[in-house]
Amino acid sequence: MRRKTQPTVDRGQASRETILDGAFQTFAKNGYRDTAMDDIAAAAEISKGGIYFHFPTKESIFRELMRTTAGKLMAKVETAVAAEPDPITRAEVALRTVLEVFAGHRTMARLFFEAGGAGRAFAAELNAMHVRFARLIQSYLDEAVASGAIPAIDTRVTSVAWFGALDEVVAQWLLADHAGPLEDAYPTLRAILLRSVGVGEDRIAAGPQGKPLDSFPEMPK
Amino acid sequence: MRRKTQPTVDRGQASRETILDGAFQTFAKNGYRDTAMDDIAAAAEISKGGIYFHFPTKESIFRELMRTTAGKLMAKVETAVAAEPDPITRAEVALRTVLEVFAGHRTMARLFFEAGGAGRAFAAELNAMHVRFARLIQSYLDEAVASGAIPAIDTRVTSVAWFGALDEVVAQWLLADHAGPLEDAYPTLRAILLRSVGVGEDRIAAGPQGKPLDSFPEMPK
DNA sequence: ACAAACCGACCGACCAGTCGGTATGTTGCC
DNA sequence: GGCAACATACCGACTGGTCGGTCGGTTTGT
Repeated sequence: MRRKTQPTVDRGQASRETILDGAFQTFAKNGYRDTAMDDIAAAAEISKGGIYFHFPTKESIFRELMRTTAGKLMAKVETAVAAEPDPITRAEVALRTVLEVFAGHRTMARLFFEAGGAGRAFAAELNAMHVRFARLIQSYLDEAVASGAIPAIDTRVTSVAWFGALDEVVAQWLLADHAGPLEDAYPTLRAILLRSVGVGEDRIAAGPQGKPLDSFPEMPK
Repeated sequence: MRRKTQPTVDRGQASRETILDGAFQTFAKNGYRDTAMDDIAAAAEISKGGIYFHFPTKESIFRELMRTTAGKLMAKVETAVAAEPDPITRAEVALRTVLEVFAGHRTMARLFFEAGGAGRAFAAELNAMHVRFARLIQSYLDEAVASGAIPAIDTRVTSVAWFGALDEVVAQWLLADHAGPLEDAYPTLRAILLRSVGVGEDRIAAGPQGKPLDSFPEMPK
């Protein structure tokens, strides 16, 4: 019977999340530097002091946001990919998943791209995320090479280039307000990326593999 | 005999350039937000007031720097490319030129990549540069398609992807301090980019075309 | 004498983070 | 049940520092 902790079932934890939510919105909308703690406080409907009860610094909030958000995305990709045995299909699915998640969550995409505006300290942080994704891509490419599905290439540089291509396409889409659906870019992007690693034209012409992918679910909890 | 202007042969113009130089160094080293006007003043060995005699705002300095620097780069690329008749070779040369210029001018590269850290107002500016380069690439691709050298593809998306790939490779190189020469990435990058638009394996295996390119000249005046 | 160029102390806005406080539980004890 | 004692959660005025930009002035060149 003696439960010392968890009195009101984490009232604190709840508002911690509220703060994170507010910060997410505000950072995504205005970028790191142009977001004042007071803005976050307003968005989260709490006082500045309240925020500092839960987080030591502005930076810590941002970092946590980046970390968890990137984690969710990676998890989503890995889940989607897990079902596919064929390495090339895996790469395709990974690509499409990222595209779709960004397309459905402009806000999230913005958070990642505004992150550059966070100054010196975050360049490394942001970069770490890029590297993380690039490595994920690299792992699929390495599999493909190992299985003989594609010829041996420098997967290190190639994965970086793939990521860059994807990243830039998303960035352009974000900046363009007219903006048709991001998915429109998928067929082209898929084709050139696959071609770039030596996948045969017949396979490319066959169209995307993998199950049709639920058209647009929320982010996983 | 009557020369009204140019008394001391543009003393003003000279220090204007000195300021630009100092600003360039400082911005490149610390990014926009982390550069104070006093820093620029110190770097240019002039007073803050002196700067404000030549420029209305901090932003204006940065903008001018971006514009002229991008212009120089573009000009360099176009010069290098002008001599080549074959559209694919042109694309190759353009790619190599950019890589080489960045490799030889880390500072300049930093300026472009730190630009993101300049906040909302510059996102558009920076993006405009990206678009400018992407269009340059697109023009080469369009030529190649028109000449039948490569199959018809969506050159819009492709050029964006190419630029993104290039951009990311440079960015990774910038962030990595170990850093072997950037040019090491060229063969791989060249191969995957050419492959991505359907250039034949034989042509790719034949190695880079175009004259050997002066190994490393200064930026044009 | 006049203007262009330059100086640097100063102003005002902004903002991350602090701190003394209040309110709302929660627990142990009679 | 009631009541001190303590902890958690939250508040918002305030501080300390930074930094873009200003302004009254001095120097330099013609």
